[in-house]
Amino acid sequence: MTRIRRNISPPADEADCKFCTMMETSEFQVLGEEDREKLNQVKHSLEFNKGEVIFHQGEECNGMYCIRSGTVALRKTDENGNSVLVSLIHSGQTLGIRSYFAKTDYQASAEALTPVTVCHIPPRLLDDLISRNPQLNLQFLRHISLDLDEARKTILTNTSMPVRARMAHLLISLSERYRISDEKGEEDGCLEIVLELPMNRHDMAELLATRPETVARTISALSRDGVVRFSGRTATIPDFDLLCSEAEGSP
Amino acid sequence: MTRIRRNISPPADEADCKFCTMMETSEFQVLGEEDREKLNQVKHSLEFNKGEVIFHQGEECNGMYCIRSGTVALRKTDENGNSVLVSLIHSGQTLGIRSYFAKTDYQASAEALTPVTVCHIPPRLLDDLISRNPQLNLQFLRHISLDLDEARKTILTNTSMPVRARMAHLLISLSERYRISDEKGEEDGCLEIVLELPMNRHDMAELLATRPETVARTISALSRDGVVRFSGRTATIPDFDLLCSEAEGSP
DNA sequence: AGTGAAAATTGATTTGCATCAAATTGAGTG
DNA sequence: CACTCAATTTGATGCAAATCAATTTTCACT
Repeated sequence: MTRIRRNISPPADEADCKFCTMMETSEFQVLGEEDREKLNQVKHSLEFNKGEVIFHQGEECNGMYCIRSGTVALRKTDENGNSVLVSLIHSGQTLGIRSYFAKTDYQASAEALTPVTVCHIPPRLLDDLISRNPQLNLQFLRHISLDLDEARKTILTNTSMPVRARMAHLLISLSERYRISDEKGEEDGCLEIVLELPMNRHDMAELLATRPETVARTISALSRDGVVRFSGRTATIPDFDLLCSEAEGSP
Repeated sequence: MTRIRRNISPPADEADCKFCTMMETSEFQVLGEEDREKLNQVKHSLEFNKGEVIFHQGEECNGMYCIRSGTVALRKTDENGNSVLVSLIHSGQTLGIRSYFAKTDYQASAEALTPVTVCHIPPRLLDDLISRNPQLNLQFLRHISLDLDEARKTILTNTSMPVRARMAHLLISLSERYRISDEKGEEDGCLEIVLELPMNRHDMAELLATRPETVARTISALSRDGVVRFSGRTATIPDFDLLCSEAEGSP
């Protein structure tokens, strides 16, 4: 195991790629025995507390990060200080791909929304792995292509749907991953879904391309209409179909 | 030469990759002699009139298109009929990359804004070229990464800058490629720049994520303030620096 | 040149959201 | 437990842009 740059390293066996469940979901699933071992040797394991920044917009790209656990927000800021959350990135996903392949500085900051464990993969190692595994490139191409589609969808929905519908859309997209209610009873479609949102109102605003006040008002309106009940970061969806109909926008 | 699917094929030598200037600017610049010849054999050359659609959103991806001449708009539409222009694509650039690598249907329509000549490259050939040229993948990765960055920039500017600043930004970005005034006299910074815009007001609205009426009003305002004079699709920029300061948004 | 239809502009009005400001809740700390 | 500061909510108001509506301009085609 290499030395870590900051914070506490997890126990050696947890940081071993051989036992890492992410190895089967990330782009690196296509690597063979030998390259997995190489990855395991060279990578660094890092931990970040909630609110800490994994990399800053404007910094030179220094490789990729594979998220072992936690949720990361990609935040893009302009010269005037305006910012938006362009993407949420979850465990098993990879961070910093775009900058690595575009050969540009990071064009957004990556901030831990929850405690996060990542493996850092330096550019030299990536060059090496890629040169020997054409499959790996196809994985990355697919990943970035899907990201691009998501970004373009966001452009469209931000301009064509009101905040309320975008909020509904967001809740739907978070509903599997951040669900805290048990899943049994789902089949009868009646049990309410309870979510623990991974972010505060300010970040929700940046994700919906609006302001915290508008987020609060939208939450009030959805509560009043019985679509979603909020209590802090806990959201309760009594009728998922109703929420889905909200996401359609104006009929 | 293979048979074309529609419209008139250009003379054989124009459609020959050996004489195609795009061969040096597109992703395919990394191909060797042999693969260039293969590309030349298999590709189809197609022409489209202004307004014709090269591929439709929702159709199955059938390869890529390399634009030999003309300008193409990528238009994304939702279920309610709202649409935005997510990107302009110019000669020498490639179209349909995202869908090919994501292995999804086209998520936007490609429409010729001007008369367009493209070469169609079927998926089978791409698979083949890619498998033999790892360099090609890196080219595509770079291209998509830059597209992704552009899309995310658009998300930010659409929400943080007013229409007037976004319009200024658009004019700046079109100012080299669609300039019709001669370039001499540029060094003294005084000669006015004249552009021939490649689209109508409706498409400008879709590109700026606003409405045609707002585009017209913004144009009036910019004319009134002496920043840009418009006459149909011809835009005259008397002071480029002034236009740039408009693109900053609110001081 | 004349005609009709589409595109562009202008005007009047509405509205969703931002902004500014104040009150309330909530979480962390001595 | 009270205290403090930040996060959230609520309230009041303003504004940029959407919408609805009416001309005017442009341009394709006889």
